[in-house]
Amino acid sequence: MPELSERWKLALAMDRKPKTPLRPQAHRRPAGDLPPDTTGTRPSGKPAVTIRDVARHGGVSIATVSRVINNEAQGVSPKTRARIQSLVKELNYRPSRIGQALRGQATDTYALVISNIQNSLYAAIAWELERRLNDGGGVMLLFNTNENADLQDRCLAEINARHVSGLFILCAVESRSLRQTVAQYHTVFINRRVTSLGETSFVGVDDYAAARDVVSMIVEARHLPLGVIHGPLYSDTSASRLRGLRDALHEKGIPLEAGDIREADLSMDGGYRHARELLRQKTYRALFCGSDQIAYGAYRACCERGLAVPDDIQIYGFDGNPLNEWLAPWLNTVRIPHTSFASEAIRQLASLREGGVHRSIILPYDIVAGSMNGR
Amino acid sequence: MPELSERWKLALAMDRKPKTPLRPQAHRRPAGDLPPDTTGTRPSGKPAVTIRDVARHGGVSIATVSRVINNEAQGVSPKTRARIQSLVKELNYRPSRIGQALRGQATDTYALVISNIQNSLYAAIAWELERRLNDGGGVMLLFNTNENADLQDRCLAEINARHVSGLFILCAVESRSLRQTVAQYHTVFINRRVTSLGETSFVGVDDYAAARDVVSMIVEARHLPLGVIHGPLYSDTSASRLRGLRDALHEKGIPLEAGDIREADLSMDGGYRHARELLRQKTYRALFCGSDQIAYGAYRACCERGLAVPDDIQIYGFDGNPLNEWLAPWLNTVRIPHTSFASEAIRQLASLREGGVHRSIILPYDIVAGSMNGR
DNA sequence: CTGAAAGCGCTTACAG
DNA sequence: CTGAAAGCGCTTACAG
Repeated sequence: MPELSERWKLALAMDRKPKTPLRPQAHRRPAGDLPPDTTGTRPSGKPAVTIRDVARHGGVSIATVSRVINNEAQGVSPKTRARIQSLVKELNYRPSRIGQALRGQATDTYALVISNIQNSLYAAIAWELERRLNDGGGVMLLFNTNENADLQDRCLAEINARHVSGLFILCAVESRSLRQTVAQYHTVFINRRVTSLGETSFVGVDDYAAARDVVSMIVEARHLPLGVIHGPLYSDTSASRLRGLRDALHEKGIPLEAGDIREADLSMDGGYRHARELLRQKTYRALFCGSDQIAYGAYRACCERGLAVPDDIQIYGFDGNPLNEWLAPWLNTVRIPHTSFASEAIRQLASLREGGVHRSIILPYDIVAGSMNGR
Repeated sequence: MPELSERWKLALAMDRKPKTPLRPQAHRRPAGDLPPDTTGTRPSGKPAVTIRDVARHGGVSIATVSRVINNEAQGVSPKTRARIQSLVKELNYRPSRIGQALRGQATDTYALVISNIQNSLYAAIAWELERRLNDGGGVMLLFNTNENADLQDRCLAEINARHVSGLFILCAVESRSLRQTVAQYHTVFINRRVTSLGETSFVGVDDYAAARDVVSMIVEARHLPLGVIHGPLYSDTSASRLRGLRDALHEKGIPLEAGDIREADLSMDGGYRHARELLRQKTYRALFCGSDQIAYGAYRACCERGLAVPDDIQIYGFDGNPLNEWLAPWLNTVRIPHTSFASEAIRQLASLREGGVHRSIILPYDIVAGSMNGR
């Protein structure tokens, strides 16, 4: 033990840290090869300057440096504080999040698990979340499940191995380790709830009511007969939209045959294939699609069949994809407030971190009627 | 010192870790309030089970557990190994990346800095990167710069505070701390190089040649006169595309007046506004756009003016956005191989980590002619 | 084959 | 106001 102290003193005198005898990954490098940092600028992935460096240059203890960088109100004289602060700037010191995390602090690292980043609506929500987290000094880990339970479990496992400060799941699927992860991390579900989980934090719209509104719109405009391509029923969101549609049609006495309804996955290709089938069997005046992505696929099927949208056939989507006004002005849709989704999700996560309770935050939606392409 | 040992022995005997006397964040919780983990399942953000728990239950040292989970070939008897392995499964133990990172190991955490996630081409590349990194057991931190140097610096600062194993920058801008970050972390630039940085790793296409090919296509089809809306010239990619265009037109003796050229930012709105201006002043037969996003905006401007695309006016884009075949079949574009972008970028990063040298990887592109919307 | 120990970069209760 | 020390979860050279 005294020997160590000696080494330390010596090291400090030399203004050098004593090198730990460990040489990580040394086995990967054949003996005789160049040592790892011969160039002096070899990318190391490690912070160049540590709290110890700042302390040494400032002639104070690391405790004092820590107090300064954490802006502790007390415990540091104004003079010392100012000196260390300028030293931090000068040395370009940034405290390692890794060290902080291990010490038990918040990492300000958040995870976003997203079912499909190719959906520009989801990308827009991801972007909003990322921007707002950055504004608050946080960062975002992005995971993509592709609507697959095994992939989602793998994402959750990776999240479990890091200390994240919170978790957003944009369109979760049921998966083995979902329950445990949700119990371990503050979690906010976005746009899709997992009902089997019981009480959770959720941000979304009233999909059931929105679907009913769409039906009213369709019926008033007499866009019948109607074909339906809904999303997968494992998604509570898709299921609610379908229920709203069915109930509203039923109440209005409008029949819907089994052949008029098809279930597609949440993709353009899914919408395309099922629309093609539908259009083959009957002349529809409108297609109700469970999402805008599905609607895009349906659009292509209509075009290929020589049907003009919206003159020959109307397409109804769901989501209010930000792309619509540019590339799909013909689309009727339900605009969900994706910007508010992000801000409310972050607000709810902050509330959870402060001990708040789970809440369902149901935001208002808009019905958007498609235009004739601006002409 | 001996006192500590006593505490440890006692603790081990009780099968409990001795609690550190530190109570992080205790000051945030008013005295008399409930203690943090009264519920027993309060989200903690910390791994539930640590290497120490496994060691204790297995009756071995943490060193042995470490050897097992890292699959060290030697140093553990097969019997012990098997026992610990099943214990790891049983306890659902996952080594903390934080602990590993601090110890100097690779984190398998990669950062992707992206200039605009709303661009579906970039989203597609992000998705490919994420998927491939996940396949290799890695995770991806996502950052969005919005083409802004200050925001990019903030992203780089956050990256600096974590030990990332590598960095991808999809469309970098020049910024103060870029050079230092690139020196510190293995970095691969994608789709846009920063020439001032000297030799770097890069994955992209030959934008100059591609632009020349587009000009040939335009001239052969006699889609003239031509209006040009190029991307911002701080982007080397945009600048190369413009140079290719200018040179090719010049060689073919086709004049291009200053009024026919406009610089837009890389957004649909930018394309829209500039196309509107162009269309006001002359009757163009074609618009050359520096990116597909710009082209989408131009499309809207054409529609609003009552011009049919592609019958009245042709639109030429650049990127091969995956959305095109669904929503913009009228678009002529240069398809960059975004899937290969991801795989080559990862391959190059792996090469750098193994001591490889910087390389420019120039991939082939396709010229895609727009269709008449499938009709 | 196995374990004790050092140390990665931090924060904070405790003692001066 | 300030510092020494403990410890977060790991890995590995070293010693047995």
